[in-house]
Amino acid sequence: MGKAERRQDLLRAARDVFATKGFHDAKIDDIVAAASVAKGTFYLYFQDKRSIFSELVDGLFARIGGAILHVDLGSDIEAQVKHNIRAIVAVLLDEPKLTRILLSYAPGLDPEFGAKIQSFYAGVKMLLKESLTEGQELGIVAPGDASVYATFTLGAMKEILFENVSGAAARPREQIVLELFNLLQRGYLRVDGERHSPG
Amino acid sequence: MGKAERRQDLLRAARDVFATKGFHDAKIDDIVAAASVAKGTFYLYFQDKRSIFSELVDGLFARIGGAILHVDLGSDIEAQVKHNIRAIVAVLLDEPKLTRILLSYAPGLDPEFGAKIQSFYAGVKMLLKESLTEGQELGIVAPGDASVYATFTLGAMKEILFENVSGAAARPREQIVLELFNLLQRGYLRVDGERHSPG
Amino acid sequence: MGKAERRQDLLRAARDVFATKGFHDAKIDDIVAAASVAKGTFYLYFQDKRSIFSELVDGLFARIGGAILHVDLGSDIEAQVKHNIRAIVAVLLDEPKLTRILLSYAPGLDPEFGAKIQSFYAGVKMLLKESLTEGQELGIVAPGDASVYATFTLGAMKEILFENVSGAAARPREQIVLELFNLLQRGYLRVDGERHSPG
Amino acid sequence: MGKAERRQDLLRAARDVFATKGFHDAKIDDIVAAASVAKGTFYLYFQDKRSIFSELVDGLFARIGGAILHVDLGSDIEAQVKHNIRAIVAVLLDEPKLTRILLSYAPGLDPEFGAKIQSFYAGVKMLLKESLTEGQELGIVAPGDASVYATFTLGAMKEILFENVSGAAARPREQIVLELFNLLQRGYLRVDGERHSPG
DNA sequence: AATGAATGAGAGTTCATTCAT
DNA sequence: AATGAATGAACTCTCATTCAT
Repeated sequence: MGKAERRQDLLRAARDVFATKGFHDAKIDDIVAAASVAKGTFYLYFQDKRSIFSELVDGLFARIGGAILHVDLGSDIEAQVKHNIRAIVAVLLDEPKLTRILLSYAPGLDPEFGAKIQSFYAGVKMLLKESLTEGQELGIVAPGDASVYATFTLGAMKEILFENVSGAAARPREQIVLELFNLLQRGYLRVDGERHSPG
Repeated sequence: MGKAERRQDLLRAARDVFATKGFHDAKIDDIVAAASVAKGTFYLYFQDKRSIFSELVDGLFARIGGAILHVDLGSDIEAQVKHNIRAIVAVLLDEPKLTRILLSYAPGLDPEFGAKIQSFYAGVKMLLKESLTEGQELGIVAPGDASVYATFTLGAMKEILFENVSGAAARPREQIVLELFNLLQRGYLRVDGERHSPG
Repeated sequence: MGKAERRQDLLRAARDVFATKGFHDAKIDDIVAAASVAKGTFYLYFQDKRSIFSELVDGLFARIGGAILHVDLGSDIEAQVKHNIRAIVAVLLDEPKLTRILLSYAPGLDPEFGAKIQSFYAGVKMLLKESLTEGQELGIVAPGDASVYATFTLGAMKEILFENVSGAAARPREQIVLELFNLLQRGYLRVDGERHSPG
Repeated sequence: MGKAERRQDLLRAARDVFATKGFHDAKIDDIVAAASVAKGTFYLYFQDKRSIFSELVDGLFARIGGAILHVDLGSDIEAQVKHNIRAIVAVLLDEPKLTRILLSYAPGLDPEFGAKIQSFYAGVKMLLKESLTEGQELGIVAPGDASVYATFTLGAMKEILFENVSGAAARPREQIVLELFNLLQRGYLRVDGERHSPG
């Protein structure tokens, strides 16, 4: 058995156990049992419980980062925005268990880990905010507080994806992409179009 | 010292400790120290660590439920929607520590708790969804999947409120209310160049 | 059961177990079993295994330090030197188990602990050396390297005391005192008195 | 690579590691790393960790035993005694690391090992005692308890040699030899003011 | 003969919970 | 009602030793 496969076995096992039980309730015993190795073997491949968890989260972070393309303003913007949404949705829904961990590991619950994940989301928001500010200059994003827009977008996306990976709902990916795009573009409330026209 | 006050002391202490350290890192020792009682006293008022945590979360749930008013279609809808948003925001930001706990305790982390919180959010979504479906019939909500709208709304609200209670941002309540209303009503993307040209 | 007694029970138990098994082979389980308490109780009284060991050694150090009197040169020096030897011997043989630990815990075996004990012996040697240097000025100690004399004295005393506490020999205390005094004063080799007269 | 050399490599490596870290803190990993062999190889040459340690100690024992010459009473006794002291000092200081291990491994620390080392020292003392008893009959050793003299001699020698191998002091070998001889012959205390007045 | 991945018993330590006072 | 000392199950991590290759 190659070292790399063993490592993968353990990562897979840890992913499943973390997704099911959460970090604290996942015991090393659970992970090694799921990987069918002895306890000591775990420590040949990972320094400790925290480090295997970090590695899982980092892996997902990296894939998300790789999936996002910079928007080229010369081409069809709607298509590109949808592409980015679609790419992120694809990465996350291809790894539902990891995603579940990521979305579950809310900052604040456990300061130790929270810091790491919080910084990830902060990074995502920063990226979003910069894109949105740029979009405002080009007239494709409404004037207003870009950081608020970023926050809303992230929250909406997290919530709908969590429903998919948690089993609460199983929406087609394309529906998620389109609905999210529509929210960003048009909202859904249609109250009193006459008195409160935009502009 | 009345029993009720002791209980309140403990709840307050637990709230502070949980908000600061998270559930797992909060020790009974921390809570009783914060409440200035002996360790054994804790168990006179609460069955165990989990139950005091539950009680804190339940209390906040109840307050949120009480804050939401049913929308009366005969009156100014925009005002009523804003009122409801404002009420929820007020309840949560008046109890930032509890809110932090609530928003941090993501479902999925700990299956047992997760179920409880997930059911709460499911309840909120259901309420929202029913309102939105009703709104669709009356033309004040765009056609489409009302449960998706509910999910987005909840996610966006959770995210922006978490920023406030976690210290990441300290936005005025009214800004939060208005921005959220605007998102729901108009979104922010303006990729359809004809209707919303810049300038 | 008073806290102080519990603490004493544990110290006594640890002393016995350390004396019998040595530091590494002494398990917390052994100590708590000897003290008839639960494992967790140990940690109510001592931070960890190392700290109870340190406390035992420190206690003995303190008693030895308290037993030594400064030599008054105006009075009978021989009596005073014997008194000091007698005092040290008494302290150590009154606590044979602790003494065994102290004498067994040779520096170098375990760098972590060795440092502490080594520094103790260094302190003792320094004290001895200073006394000896003073004695040289007053003509009651032969000229020569006082630090070597200090080393010899310490080594001889450690060795003979170790025999007593380890059960290898059970000499009367007063014999130990007198023999040691004689060694320091006259040695025991009587080779060729004519060619190598002192002075 | 011959078997014998491999064995030597491992012994040398173990000697260095034990001397630096002590028995308990020396890991098999440290030893095989120092010997540049794989972990499994260790067990082809030695049964276990304890046995390589024993072998090191035994080797030193043997060399010391070989260095001591029986005193011939017809020749210059002082020279022969000095020769024996010198021989032992030479053996030990030629192998400072092994000596450090030997002197560090105080009996009593680990009952199993303790017995072995204690029996070695007992053997040395017995030898010394016999020589001293013989010396008493010939008038070259003062009357008194020969076993006490043996103990003192061993203790003084161990202590001064330990200072050399532990780095606490680095005295010339000949000084050690002479000082030790002087201690045995004359002691250093001069409390009997008449015969040895200063100046 | 050599390797080094795998093993698993075992250790110290933590902490929610109990209960005699 | 209040206390806080005592409990002991449970957990993470270590490392000497084994054994298939």
